[in-house]
Amino acid sequence: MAGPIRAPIEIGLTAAIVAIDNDAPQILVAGARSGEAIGLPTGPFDPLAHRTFEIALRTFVDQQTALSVGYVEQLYTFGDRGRLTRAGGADPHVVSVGYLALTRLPEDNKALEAAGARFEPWYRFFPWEDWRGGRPALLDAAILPALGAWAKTARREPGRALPHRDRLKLAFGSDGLPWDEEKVLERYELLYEAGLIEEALRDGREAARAGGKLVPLGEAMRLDHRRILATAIARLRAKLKYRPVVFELMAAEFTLTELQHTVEAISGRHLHKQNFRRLVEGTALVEPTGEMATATGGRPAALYRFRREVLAERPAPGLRFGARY
Amino acid sequence: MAGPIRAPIEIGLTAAIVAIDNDAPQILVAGARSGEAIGLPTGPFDPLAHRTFEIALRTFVDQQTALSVGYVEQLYTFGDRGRLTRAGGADPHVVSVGYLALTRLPEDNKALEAAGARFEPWYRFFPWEDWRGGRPALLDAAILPALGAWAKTARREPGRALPHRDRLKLAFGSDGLPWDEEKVLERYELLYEAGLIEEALRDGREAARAGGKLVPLGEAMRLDHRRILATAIARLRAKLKYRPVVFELMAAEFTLTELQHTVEAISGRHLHKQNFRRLVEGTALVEPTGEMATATGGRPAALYRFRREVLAERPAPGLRFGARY
DNA sequence: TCAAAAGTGTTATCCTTACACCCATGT
DNA sequence: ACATGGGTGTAAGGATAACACTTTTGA
Repeated sequence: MAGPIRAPIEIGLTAAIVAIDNDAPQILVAGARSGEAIGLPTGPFDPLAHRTFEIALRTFVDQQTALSVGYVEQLYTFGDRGRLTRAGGADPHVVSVGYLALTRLPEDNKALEAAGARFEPWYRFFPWEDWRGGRPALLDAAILPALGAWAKTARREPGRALPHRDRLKLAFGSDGLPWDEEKVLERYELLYEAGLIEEALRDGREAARAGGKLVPLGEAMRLDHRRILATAIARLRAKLKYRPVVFELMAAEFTLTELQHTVEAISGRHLHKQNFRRLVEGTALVEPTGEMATATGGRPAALYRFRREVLAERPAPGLRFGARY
Repeated sequence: MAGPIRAPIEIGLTAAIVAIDNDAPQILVAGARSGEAIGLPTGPFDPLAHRTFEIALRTFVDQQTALSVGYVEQLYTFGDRGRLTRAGGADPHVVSVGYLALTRLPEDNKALEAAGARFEPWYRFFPWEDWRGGRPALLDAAILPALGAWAKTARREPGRALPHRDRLKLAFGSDGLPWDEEKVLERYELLYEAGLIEEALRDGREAARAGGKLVPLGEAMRLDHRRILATAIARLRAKLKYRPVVFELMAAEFTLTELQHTVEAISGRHLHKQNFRRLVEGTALVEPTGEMATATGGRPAALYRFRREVLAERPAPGLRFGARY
């Protein structure tokens, strides 16, 4: 059973901890003290100290950030060599298990700051994912031309079902295909493979310099943390539609417009007001508290609260907002 | 960066390799030479030998079974202590990364047998998941009474959103709720927690002996392999509906009835013939070859092939068969 | 009185579900 | 001829997408 000698392995638990600040989805970043790149909070997994991954994760997040996360979900386990270890490094191989966690912004940031952590708007890392103000200019100005040029020149990888050109079409919705806000990871991976983002160059890929200077595409992160964040955003955007996870991000009482803005912030899309209201009320996910919100520049809005009971009543209670609106 | 001494960790890649034999979904099992329990094929991950998990997985599957798997997808990473190591064992802690792989049955089984592996119908391990012949009698005869008794007596676990009673209702569809064929893992976990299956007793849980003798509920597997298989079935059942993965299990040419039987075998449900045909043709997933199948006891059926092009044409081409039919 | 946001009502369209029926082959 | 499975048409109901309009506040 002993087998040959293998490289030592460490398991790192990496958390994408999400909160909402009005209209901006926020992600907790850590270790940005000196000039080094920003990263997600990470902790090692020690099987002797913790019975399960999730317990270990909750413990180290609590210790490092004094945040209490509610919803926690495993995303994916990343083991690629080259994306984690620096080139030539002979350190123990680190496998990172990515997690998505949802929480609310803390009252004050002292505990966070003491731990060297803070919340950052997630669209700083993915500016092309925010379509609330219309189609991001960055797409046509920089991303699509560069990716298009790469798709023409780069040779097709073996084992891939589709050629670059088609993957691009599906992920970014050109040629009449719709933009699918859930394909966050596919888009990031294409940009990585094309050598258009900092992480790819750092990992030793060739810089793509097709037709002009290299525009930085979003802020980079340490190791493969931006990939984990992309996975987290994609999963959260998908999950919204079939599980009532938004409410983990909301205050106990909220207006329907606040709820809509939160959903829009996460999905990066504009939603149709009237239909959204009908949708929410139709699912029986919320109930009015009877109170009114002191208006923020208009007619006062009715306050609602999440009906926890639906969890036991309905099989799949999400906000199934559709493709168009 | 050195930190305290931690227990050594090994990463095991565990594969749920699925194929279809007429109407029976089959799972590849290994290591059933002596009288010991059946298990899924597993290989250790050595970061020095393989660049990614998936490459490592394909390599060891190829070596151990001489099977070429097509579609491969990571499922989940299981790290629970107690489900993997034998009680009191001080061996290196094993974390298992579960994978789902799809393939076709090999022409002859010599290579498989030489490796001590073979295909087994997966409903031997989950008899309550096959509803094609109507509601399985096992549910009302053994499972639901025992689970109901457990839900009454067992104390609620902290950190759980729902009490046992409601989890049971949702997972098994009592009280007018529909049976959801995708909740395979939830059902397995409830049976495990209730101490109704062999694995739970082996891990040191108390046997539940409410109201009669303990009926064995499906065949047990080594370690936590039945949990990984439950995850694989659940994922495959869900994925059928939004990705064209069935075709990885089909021959190059097939009749629509064969396709329907395959979908039914996986989902464990009976589907409505006419609507299924319309559904399939509507998605443009298949095209007629022009050939006819030599009839198997009735009118000859038209043969179809999978249109690979749809992958590049449509965003989400699955077989979205609905809730009822 | 006007801007801004909350909230209501109604219609056209498409997809899902369900049912009824006809067709081609082997025995 | 009849049993068996293959294959087609079409109507009812519900969900979605889109439209236009009224109400209540603060400045």
